[in-house]
Amino acid sequence: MKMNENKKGLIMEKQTITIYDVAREAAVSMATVSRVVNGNPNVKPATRKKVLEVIDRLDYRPNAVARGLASKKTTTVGVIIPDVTNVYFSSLARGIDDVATMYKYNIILANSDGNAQKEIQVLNTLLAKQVDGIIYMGNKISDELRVQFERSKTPIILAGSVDDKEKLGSVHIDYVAAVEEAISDLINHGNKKIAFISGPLNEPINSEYRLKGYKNVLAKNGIEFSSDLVFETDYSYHAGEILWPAIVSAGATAAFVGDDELAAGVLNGAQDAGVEVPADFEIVTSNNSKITEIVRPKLSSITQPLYDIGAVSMRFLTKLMNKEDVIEKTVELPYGYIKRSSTK
Amino acid sequence: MKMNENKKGLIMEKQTITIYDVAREAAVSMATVSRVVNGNPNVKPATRKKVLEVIDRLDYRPNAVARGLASKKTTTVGVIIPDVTNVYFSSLARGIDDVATMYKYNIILANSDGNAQKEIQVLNTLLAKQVDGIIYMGNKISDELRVQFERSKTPIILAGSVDDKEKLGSVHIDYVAAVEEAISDLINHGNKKIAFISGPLNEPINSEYRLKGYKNVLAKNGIEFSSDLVFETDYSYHAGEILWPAIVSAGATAAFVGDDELAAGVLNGAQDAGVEVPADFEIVTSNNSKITEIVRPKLSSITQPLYDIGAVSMRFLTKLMNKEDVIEKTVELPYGYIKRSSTK
DNA sequence: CTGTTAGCGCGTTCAA
DNA sequence: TTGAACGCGCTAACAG
Repeated sequence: MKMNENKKGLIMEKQTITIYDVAREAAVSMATVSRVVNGNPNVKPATRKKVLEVIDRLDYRPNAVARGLASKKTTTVGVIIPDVTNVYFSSLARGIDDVATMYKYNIILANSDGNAQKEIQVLNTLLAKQVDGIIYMGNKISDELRVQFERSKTPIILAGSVDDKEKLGSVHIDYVAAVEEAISDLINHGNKKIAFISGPLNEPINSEYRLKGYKNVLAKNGIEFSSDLVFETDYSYHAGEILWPAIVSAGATAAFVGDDELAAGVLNGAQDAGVEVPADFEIVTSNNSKITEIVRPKLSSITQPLYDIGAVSMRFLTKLMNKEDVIEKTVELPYGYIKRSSTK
Repeated sequence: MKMNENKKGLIMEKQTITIYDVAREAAVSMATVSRVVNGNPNVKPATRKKVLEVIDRLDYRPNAVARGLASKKTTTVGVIIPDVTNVYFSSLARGIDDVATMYKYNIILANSDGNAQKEIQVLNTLLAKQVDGIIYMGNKISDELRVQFERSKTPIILAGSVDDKEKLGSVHIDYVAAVEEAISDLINHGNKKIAFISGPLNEPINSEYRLKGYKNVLAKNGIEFSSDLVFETDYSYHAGEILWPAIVSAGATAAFVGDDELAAGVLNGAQDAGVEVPADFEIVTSNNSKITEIVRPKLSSITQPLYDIGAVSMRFLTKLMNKEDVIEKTVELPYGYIKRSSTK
């Protein structure tokens, strides 16, 4: 056997074994090799065996790039994520990757910081790389991004994110109802002045969903809405920690918080100021991440099946990539509410 | 202009614009288009301009797959990670991705759960996809994986992980010295019986590095080593939480912990048992992740530049992919120690 | 059941 | 400065 040799008979550097080498060694055509590699049943068991032996002996590994060019499918999907470092998103990502692996896909993960410009940049390189599908995570879809999404023939799913325009396929929970349930708990304990603490209100998830839920329950319970009780800040722990004085002056006796780290900040900020939680002040949060159980008292929280949202998104995407018919454009997963020690 | 039309003159579904379309529209050869796309200077400014206009008008986007096949470079690197959900690793991943983006690379992220079998599986699909390089994160390199690594012509770097065999390029801190410093603090406060709490001791980072550092300081300070004070468990919060009784019976008055979640568990477990931290018991931990500041009292910790470790790893990898000479196979980044309230 | 033949879209000589 | 032609490694008809 002499393969990949140059004129001087020396083994060359890039010793890549191709389907052609296998074909020659097994004394069949490359088409046949391709068939056994792709599990095509139209191959006589004997030849299949022979080919497999050669593949094994030569340690042949099909070149996915060539395959992608020929078949126009790369078996990789692009995942746009604001920040892997954020447990909320990484949980989704984990669900995505597991299901992707299950269906023989790989994911290209790209951080966007929720920055519109980066998102577009990333989308373009993803499309250039011919990904078979895209999963988008983020809290705000810019107009330009929306245009690109709609123009693209590549299937796209939003995971744990909402499209207020309701055009794109997405997987998430019923945020409005979830918030209503969480705040109901607070109201049932007699709280009348409940702070609404969230990230930027220009993000639909905060303004169109959570805040709406907040207003809904208040209305249902005959409590007047006051914008003084609405606190817009960023998602960090520190932002919550320094918020306490403002909460006090607003006269709130409880708070709904849209993010766990933020909630941990509020909790510790209150306690550092000598407040008893939940006796003097109650708190509910939104994502049930690990820190809800690490802080003391443990935080009552809305629960979201984050891993599942990611998993279902990816499953959804496989259907689209497979051109299967999907009935509903948006799938809503069940949420829950877990009562811990930050509420009475 | 009539491109991508079928016999009936209808625009076809897959309206992919190729370099060929651009060439025809600009009345040049595809070679020339290729040149301007790749920034080859040997193009007359006038033609370059003309081509760029057409590219813009047609919204042409070079097919990275075809490019990869022709050039044998995919500008994507594979990243093997135990679990994205773990902040320690996702911080590294973030650093990797940022630098990758900076150098026009994308990353394929694959979770391994630190499972030897999955790691090998993942490595193979990564190689099949012709990634230009690989970054490995994990606590234990199985023999088979090591063989595959060494046989592969694809550059590989370990990020935030150690290779006790010292064969592979890697980026990390001096774990031994860091542990020594952290424990010195404990010893300086008069502690004689210090618990060593870590993840699996079959992981070199725990047995070969951290435990060695532990033994070193003890020896330096004339304290006898006792295996009764060594606690091997897994990395979870819960594992730490239930460990307290065992720690008590061992008579420890302080503890070094190899993982933050684990440390948070130990901390809360102790406090739930009525112990005063740090008055009655001191704790230091290892990774300075966010939770060290969220728990009360806040945890004193070794600090590692996680983001930087990821970033430097990727930078390192770009050099290897670029076949540049690298002096040192392993780069050691500076660690630190931050004193908070879990120590006196 | 198997082989032949075209491309897939682009990079890259080699001439011109 | 430009173009023609070949090949990257593989899939997908189409024959046989």
